[in-house]
Amino acid sequence: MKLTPVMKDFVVHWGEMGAKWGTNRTVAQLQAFLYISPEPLNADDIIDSLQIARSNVSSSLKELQNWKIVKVVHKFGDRRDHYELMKDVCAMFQTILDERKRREIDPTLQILKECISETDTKNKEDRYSRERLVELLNFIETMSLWYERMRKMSIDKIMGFVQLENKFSKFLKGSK
Amino acid sequence: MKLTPVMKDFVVHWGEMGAKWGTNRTVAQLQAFLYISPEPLNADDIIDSLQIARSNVSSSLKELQNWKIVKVVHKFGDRRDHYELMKDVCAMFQTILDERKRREIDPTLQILKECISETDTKNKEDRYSRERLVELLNFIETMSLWYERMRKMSIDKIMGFVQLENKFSKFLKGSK
DNA sequence: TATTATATTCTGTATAGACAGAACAAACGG
DNA sequence: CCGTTTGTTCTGTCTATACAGAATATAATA
Repeated sequence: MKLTPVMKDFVVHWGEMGAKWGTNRTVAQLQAFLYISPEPLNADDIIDSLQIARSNVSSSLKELQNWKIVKVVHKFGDRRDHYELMKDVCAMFQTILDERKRREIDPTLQILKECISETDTKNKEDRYSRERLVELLNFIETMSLWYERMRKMSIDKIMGFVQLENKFSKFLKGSK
Repeated sequence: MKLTPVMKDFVVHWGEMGAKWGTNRTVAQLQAFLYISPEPLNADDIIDSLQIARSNVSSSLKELQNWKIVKVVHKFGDRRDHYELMKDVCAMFQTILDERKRREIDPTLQILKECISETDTKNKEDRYSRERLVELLNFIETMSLWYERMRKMSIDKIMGFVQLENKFSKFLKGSK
């Protein structure tokens, strides 16, 4: 399977983007390729199209599965594994965010709490640190809570909300 | 200046966190250190406390300045530069998000638009890609718009809104 | 059971990025 | 001016990660 120029562009750019956000290039390229593929792909499709080694395909797919956005499917009469990216863009991003929260934000909150409880209040420096850590904890907790709320809404509701909020902010301005 | 154990914990963890989000460890550590420092710091303070080379301090500070969250200040009678992290946590995160949007999201939108306009509609594969790219573009554009709206709100309003939305979602459930 | 097809894990190499230390540049004080 | 303080840029080394290819495992068919 040969990529069209447009497909290449997209795959390459998405790969670069992924790298900037902390995932590796190949994984992001694979995600992009699966995203624009009408059918689930097998390892050979990917090897041919993206020109990467089988081992790399295998581990990158595993990574995408760890992120819970790719699953294995099968075609009738074909014993090879086929891989399918979560269809709905919105759901996919939500899944990624959920996962990041679980892996990174939640442990950070944990650490912050530990740091705060371990501050030595007799120590002047620590007292200041404590204040600041509490501030940071509050901020991240609020954002987390906010995200939890938001993530229950569908994209349509969010769209609707963007408009609602727009009116609300105009109202606030008017009342000042 | 010697870091207390709590300070070390925080600095180290924040450094690891930064690495996962695409900035380098030292830069993130420096951010953490500046965050809990009551006073603006000079290069020597940082060299002593974080045990890193002068050159590394210099370039890391430059990086933080590029992200627009650190600025140079001066102390009376001291000709060394002192560095100060943006005080308000919320404003700092907003600044970072703004910058990421500007550097990464906006160009991505640009690329997506280009890809879409260059799709060859005679080509079956490209037709499908086009659909999907449009879907992705819409999603990211909506999220961007949403962010633009949100970012005008202060943290207090968002807090308030989290509660408002909570009521709203209960209302929706009730009406089903 | 042997053979082939498929997928995973292991191992060595290559590469990009981080970083220290040196060299350099600029500003200040004597 | 000349030495000293301070900050930046350059250069080489080290390290972590990405990745290819080989080895291995697993499963299917004959």
